[in-house]
Amino acid sequence: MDLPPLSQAFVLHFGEMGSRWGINRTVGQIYAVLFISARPLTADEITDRLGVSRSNVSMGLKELSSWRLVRLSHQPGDRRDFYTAPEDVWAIFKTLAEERQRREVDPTLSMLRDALLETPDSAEERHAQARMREMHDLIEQLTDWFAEVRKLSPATLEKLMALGTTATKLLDMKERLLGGPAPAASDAPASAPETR
Amino acid sequence: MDLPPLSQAFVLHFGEMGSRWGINRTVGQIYAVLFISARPLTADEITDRLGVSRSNVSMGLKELSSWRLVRLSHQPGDRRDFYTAPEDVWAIFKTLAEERQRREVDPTLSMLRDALLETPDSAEERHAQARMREMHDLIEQLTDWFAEVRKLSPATLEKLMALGTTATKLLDMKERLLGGPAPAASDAPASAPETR
DNA sequence: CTAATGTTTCAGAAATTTCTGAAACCTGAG
DNA sequence: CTCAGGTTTCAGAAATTTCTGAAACATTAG
Repeated sequence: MDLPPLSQAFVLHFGEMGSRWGINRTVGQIYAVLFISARPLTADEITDRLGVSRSNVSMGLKELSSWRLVRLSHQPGDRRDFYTAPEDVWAIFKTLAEERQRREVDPTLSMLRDALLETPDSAEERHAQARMREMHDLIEQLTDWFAEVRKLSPATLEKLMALGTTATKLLDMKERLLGGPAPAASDAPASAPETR
Repeated sequence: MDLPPLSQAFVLHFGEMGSRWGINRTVGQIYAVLFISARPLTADEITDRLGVSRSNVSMGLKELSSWRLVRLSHQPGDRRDFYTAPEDVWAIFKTLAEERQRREVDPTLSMLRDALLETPDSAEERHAQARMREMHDLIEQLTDWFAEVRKLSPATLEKLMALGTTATKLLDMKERLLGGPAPAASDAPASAPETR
């Protein structure tokens, strides 16, 4: 691996993390190299920096493209492909979440729905089905919520998150304003609100 | 594998998903079996249902314990250990997120902080460091936010999520009420969504 | 203490995943 | 058409991860 020390630590860590999240080490490293690079890189440059085989890099880039995590660009008078990681870290995070949703969460929801349509043929199976329903409902709720959140701009999102626990206060506020039911039992640590 | 069809589909799917998220297949399956079981199970019962070796189950249960995803219980006059998956799916989700935070996110943050303390010795390295700062800040923000959210009860959480995009409206409301700056550029749907 | 019952550990076997080099493939310039 | 420069594919090698059976290790009832 041929990288300055600071970068090297980052790249190695990322490879490690990747493999813990079901992404292969090299793919993680390729992404890390692109992420910290000041300019688009060719596959060969990545190969040199990481010290792995050219074909491995080619596969990795293909994988990353399928995740929409790298962009392809060209330079005038150069036939080679140049790769970049998107600038905006929020966008990267969102893309990742979207792809995982599509590839893993959606199929899971679909499997659960199928299971819920079956008629259980024993007490055991009936209970199993009830549990699956709980899981289905939770996942669906998270999914819907996340779909909403995705529509917000990074800026708005940051503000919302900055609200932190204040959110609970807003919830109360809304309920009062809209004449909803009595405020829920407070479970945010009773403390000063707007200090942030 | 010796399971009724409905359960079997669930268990297999879970094993599969587990392996995509860096959790080994058997561990995923063990968890699935416990999750849908109507009562606590012994390691031997799990072994029978999954048709894997006893020692494999033992390892898997140990792994799950270290993730705080299973509870141990006993029955009067029985020396064997009985295992259960917690009831509350929200609690399960939270535990999972907490453990992943502790095992993967915290170390990443720490690595990034270290890198940010170094003095870059080239333009390249300086840029790399700037990118690392961006990533650090995003992760930290998400982390803080999540820490806040964790403090809320499932009930409150559900209400908050149910608000969905309404949250943006609340944000505007808050800004008006507190005399904050002019509302941010609206990015809630109604108009052109994402570039896809 | 000993036997009975149960759990954990661990070294090697088996399976899976990742990586490589060589060959096939593509594309545009001459 | 042919060549140069580049990319992708793929079968097998290498590495890693998972799984197993046997042995070691607990714990407690008698």
